[in-house]
This record gives sequence, C-alpha cells and structure tokens, in this order.
Amino acid sequence: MGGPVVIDEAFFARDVLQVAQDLVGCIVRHGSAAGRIVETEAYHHDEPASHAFVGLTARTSTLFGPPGIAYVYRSYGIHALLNAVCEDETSGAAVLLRALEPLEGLDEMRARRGVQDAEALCSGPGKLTQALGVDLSENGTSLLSGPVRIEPPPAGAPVVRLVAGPRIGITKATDLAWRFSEQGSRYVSRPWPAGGAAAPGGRVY
DNA sequence: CATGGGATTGACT
DNA sequence: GTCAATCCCATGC
Repeated sequence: MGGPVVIDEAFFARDVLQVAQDLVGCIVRHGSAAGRIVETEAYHHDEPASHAFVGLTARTSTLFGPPGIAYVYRSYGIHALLNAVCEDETSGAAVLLRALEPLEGLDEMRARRGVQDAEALCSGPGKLTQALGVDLSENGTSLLSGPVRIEPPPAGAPVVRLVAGPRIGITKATDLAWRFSEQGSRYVSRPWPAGGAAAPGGRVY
C-alpha cells in the first residue's frame, strides 16, 4: 500500500479507520520484546461499541487525549488491552491492537505467557500485552517517545494484504467491518473463514 | 455506597 | 459447545 514511512503524531491524527489499516505491518516494542502487528480493530465514540461512546469520564479521558498515546485498560478484570489513540481530542477514537507476530524477545514472551508456541504468544489482545509486559501503568504514555513504541515497517517490507470484517467480542455495532488483519497470517486471534476469504460483510483489500 | 457488565482467556463438558 | 476468574468504573439509589 506504500503507506507512510514515518510514524509521528500526524500519523495517528488521521481517520481511525485509515490508521487501523496502516498499523498492520508496523512494529510494537516494549523493552527487548517486539512484534509485528497483524490484527487491529478501530473504535470511535460515535458508535456504541466504543468505551468513548459514554462521553468524557475518568475512564475515557485517555481516549479523548492527543493522538499517538496509549490507551490501556483492564478487561474482564484480568487482561490489559492496548490501544493507540487517534484523530484529535474531540474524537475519542482508538485502534485496538489484537495480535502480533513475535519478532524479538521470544523467550521473554514465553516466560511471561507460560506457553512455547510462537503462534500462541501474541494471538489475542490480552495475550500480546502479557507477552510484551504491558500493563495499566502505560496508560496515557506516548507511543512515539514512551516505554511502549510503535515503529514503521522495516524498509523493503512487502506490502501487506488486508482482510476486513466485523469486530470480535462485542455486542453492539456488530455490523461495522472495522477489524483488519493481514491476509493468511497464522498469528491472528481468530482465523478467518477458510480460503482466506473475507468474513460476511467484510472485504479483501 | 451497591451493583452489574465487559473490546478475554483457558479449562472443562 | 459452556463457564468462571477478577478488576475497573459507569450507573443508579
């Protein structure tokens, strides 16, 4: 897709659907652990599946912060989920990182996750934060200059083929095809329908 | 102040 | 396929 080479605040300030697609193929790093993003979902305060739908509260203040910061929250009392805040302070928009292809610090990830299989280390939004060692203390920190960083794809990396479909694990706004992943990746949180075809209502890019 | 519901995972029938 | 674990916080009394 010839996406942006530079990841800066302007990268995250764009439309959240565009950022969600462009983040697939980028690198997330925390300490010596790093992985390549293979699956994302977009959320926006205009639709009820978003935490920001309720407006500005203590919980959502991070979502209504500047683009390029991390929104980390606890899900089901157990898991930390990592998002990248997008658009401007009025949007309450963010991209949820749902799965990574582990690249560096595999043994560190295995120790934190308690599993060996590389395909199971980061194949879910709660799994990848556990593997990277990301927790709620990183909420609100910069993804450009903070402890958790997002980097552009390595130079010469092949163009990513994207598949879009409905978001997972939500009960509202399930008609929106705002989940994006790399076509054919073995590291996604849930496999797509056989043959690499787009899910119902989805689309292949 | 009490209650209830998750953007999930892993164990189990 | 079902279900519990377990914490934050929005909501309502």
